[in-house]
Amino acid sequence: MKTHLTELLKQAIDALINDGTLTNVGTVEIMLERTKQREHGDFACNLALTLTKIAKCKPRDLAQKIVNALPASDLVDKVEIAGPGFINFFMATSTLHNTVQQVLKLQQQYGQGNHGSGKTVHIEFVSANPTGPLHVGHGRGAAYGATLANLLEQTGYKVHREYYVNDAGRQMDILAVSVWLRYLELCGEKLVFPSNGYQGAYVYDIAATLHRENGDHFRADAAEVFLEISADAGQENGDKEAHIDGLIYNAKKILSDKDYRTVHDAGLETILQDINKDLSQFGVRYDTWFSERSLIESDKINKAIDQLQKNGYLYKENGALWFKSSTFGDEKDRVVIRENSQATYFASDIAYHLDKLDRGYDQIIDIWGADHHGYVPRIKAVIEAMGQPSDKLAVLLVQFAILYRGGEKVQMSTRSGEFVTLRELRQEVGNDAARFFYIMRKSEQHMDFDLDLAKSQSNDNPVYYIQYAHARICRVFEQLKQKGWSYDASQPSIPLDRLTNDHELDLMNRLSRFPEVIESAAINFEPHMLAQYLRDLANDFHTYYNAHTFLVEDDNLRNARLSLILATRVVIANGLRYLGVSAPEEM
RNA sequence: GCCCCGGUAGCUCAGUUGGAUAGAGCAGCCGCCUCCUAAGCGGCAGGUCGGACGUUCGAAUCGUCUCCGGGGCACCA
Repeated sequence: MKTHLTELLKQAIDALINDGTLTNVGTVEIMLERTKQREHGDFACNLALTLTKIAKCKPRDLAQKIVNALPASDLVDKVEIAGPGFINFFMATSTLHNTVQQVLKLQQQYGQGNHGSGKTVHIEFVSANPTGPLHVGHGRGAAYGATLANLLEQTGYKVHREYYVNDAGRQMDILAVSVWLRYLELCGEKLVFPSNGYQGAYVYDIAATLHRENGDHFRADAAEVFLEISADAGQENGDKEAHIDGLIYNAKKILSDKDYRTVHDAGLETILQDINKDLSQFGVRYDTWFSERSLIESDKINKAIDQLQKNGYLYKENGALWFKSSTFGDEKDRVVIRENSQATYFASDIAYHLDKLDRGYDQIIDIWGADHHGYVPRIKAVIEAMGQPSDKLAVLLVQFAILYRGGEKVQMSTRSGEFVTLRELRQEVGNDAARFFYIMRKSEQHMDFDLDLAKSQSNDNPVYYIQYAHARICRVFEQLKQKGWSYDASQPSIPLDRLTNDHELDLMNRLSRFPEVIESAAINFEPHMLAQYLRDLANDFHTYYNAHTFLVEDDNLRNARLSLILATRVVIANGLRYLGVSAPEEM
């Protein structure tokens, strides 16, 4: 529809250029927008206003000239000039009937577009360290990433969903030691658990499994484990970081490489499986789980560093190897290899992003928590240093969600292990409400997550409001059967021109916007627009439902109305599916 | 100190990338079930778009300054 009008306008402009009315206009970008008010028609164009300077002509006069040059079209009912010089298009009602037919014909495919034209997108999201269960902060990134991926797919992109697993590095070592120490306790060793270890109950479970399957095989003397280790926090001259590092060092010394790896991987694999299960129950699935350790084992970190070296962006200083990220706008250069010859976490990220580039995607999307925003310039710098345009990578930041229960903020702190897990949230409010609430707000917006509202089965709750519209439509078709009538959507003889009242026009109009909303939400990375749209659509439907009876005696009118609400049902179901929310047939 | 995000109705938030009279939902007030689910619908009221200046036909939207809230500024991960 939009493209059709754009084409008409383009022809009109060309005609005006040819007859000399317009000169020196260069390339004209035609912008069309949906109107807010019915008196302004369906689409409005501000072309005459933007061209007024170049044309040296009053906007309204110019608008008139454009309108005069406009080719005729069956789809356009009338064109008006309004306000300062807007050109308003009133579409023929037949275009709305067309929409209903399109929806019923395309079904699940209605809403799909081809903006992406097969371009490939890599989208990485959540990627939480596998050191414990996901918490509610990860949930927002999960819902956002999964929904965005769905939307991009509908818009014609080939999407690859990936979880980056930080299965190497110090945090994992801390987990391994935590598991081992709990295991030693089970063997009967007496020890004081380090304050910086992972305190959560899940660590006991992993240790217990390890003990059940291996007996005392990994047992060591507690005194030996804590030999020559600096004091923990809380003690005199205590330092929790040095304390835990000493424990890691001793663990690696006491256990063979193979045994250490077994303990390490017991923790890793158990938690990763748990995360995987949690996410998949949340309706979030991945194409690949990319291991950081695989980067090390395949020597890709060194290769990536060599690449930067070759491109001339590395230098040595104070014994460390630095990346010149400041030449690409970062506020300072960053260390890649530390003085102690260990690679930094950043080195892994360089290798990981080079790997993404090498895999040849047209677009790379990283979704991070907003607390990592300071990290963006250096990763963008990596992309540029590898010779690619920095906008090939889009880093999308998701702000935290603050939970409220009974009007009170729910306090959380990671340190004490007192955080609400995603699983607990899902159990409390349900998957549907959780998915919807997470993406209801713009992702960069700080969000208040009202647990009581998400749980409430009332008209206050937007999820139920939308689902209820879907269920109501399903019930109408049940009623239809009970009344002994039937309806066949494939009947070509259904006279949609019987749909004439304002509620019907509004609803059809709303349905016709769906593909635009999907595309816009996808390419702007703003899935909340879809949530907003579905609420509006549900509202249009509920209003219609209250104002008119669908199951009327008049066969033609009844069938026309049933076609319309069936189309509405399809669109609601499609929208909810992209959001990962179910569309119940009854409630 | 520097950087990022936000500030819109009492509350939670939209605002189609600079357009026409700034919109929803809650909360408040008034109405609507003999009728396809009232988990619904209609109406009323509610605003100095944090503030100031600027850019132009036109600003909640863009720029500069400023105030308030949140976050970030490692040879940590």
